[in-house]
Amino acid sequence: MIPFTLRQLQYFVSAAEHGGTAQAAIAMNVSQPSVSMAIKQLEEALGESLFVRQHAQGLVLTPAGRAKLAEARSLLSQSKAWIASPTGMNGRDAWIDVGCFVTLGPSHLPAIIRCFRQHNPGVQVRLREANVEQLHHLIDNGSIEVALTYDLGLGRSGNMEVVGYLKPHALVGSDHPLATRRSVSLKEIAENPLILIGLPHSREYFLSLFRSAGITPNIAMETQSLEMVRGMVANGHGVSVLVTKPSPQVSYDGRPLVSLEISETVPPQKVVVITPRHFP
DNA sequence: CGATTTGTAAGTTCGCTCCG
DNA sequence: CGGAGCGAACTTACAAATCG
Repeated sequence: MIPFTLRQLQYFVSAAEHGGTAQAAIAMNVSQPSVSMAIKQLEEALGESLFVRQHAQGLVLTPAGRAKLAEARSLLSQSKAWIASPTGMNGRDAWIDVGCFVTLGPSHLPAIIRCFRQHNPGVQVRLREANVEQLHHLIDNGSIEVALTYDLGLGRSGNMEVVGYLKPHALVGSDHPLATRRSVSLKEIAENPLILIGLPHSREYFLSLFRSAGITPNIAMETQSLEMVRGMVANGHGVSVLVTKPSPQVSYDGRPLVSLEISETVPPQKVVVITPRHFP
């Protein structure tokens, strides 16, 4: 801990300028013992005397006091400049910590950040990709200031604003028998091996779509990577159900994919922006 | 979650000493 | 004797911790 306060420095400078604690006290609008005590505590912190006490004749600076006076004035000047300096987004070293859901980020966040930078040039953006639960935790502990994610019913932290809705769709390879269809039912999807995105909570959301229709899907593979899901589907290992729809519809290895509407009415996925509860 | 307790910092009052 | 500084005791304000 720093063993002195800016208030003590102010009283010291005032006493030096007025030549005593009584006049300094009047100038600072406090009682004389307050100034006296502040100087005493400052001297204890420094381990040497700042003034020679001349009873009934005020205070005279010691050589050490004269040396410290200039530094004290400088510190007070810097502290005034510090409190008056701009904060946050106008600062030279300003940055913002942004979190995004791993599968949602790549298709939306780059454009959002481009727009943000046009309005806030010079502000650095630091990215944190995580699952929904981790994003809530990062908001709670102050590691990120904003998160773009899906609302998967974990809304216990921060302020949440719905910014859009995404409908789930079926994904098949271009040579799959269903690829020529415009829409497909959950029952027809369940007749094929399912490539499931296995991220926490997202996984439960996709399975709940089948469960609410009274269908048990045949899970062939589970992966936490969206591109792995797309690659497996494109290579005929099964079909998938996703919310995120990257453009173009081609897998990493160049094979085309086809998105199909789901014929049943299924609940859309809410896209939300979360900010800390006390965000200005 | 609001009320209460506790600890700390900063201040005041009062009485004292010192000195011109 | 009056002005100035010091120290002890006390008050006030506030924040953190604790409790029901």
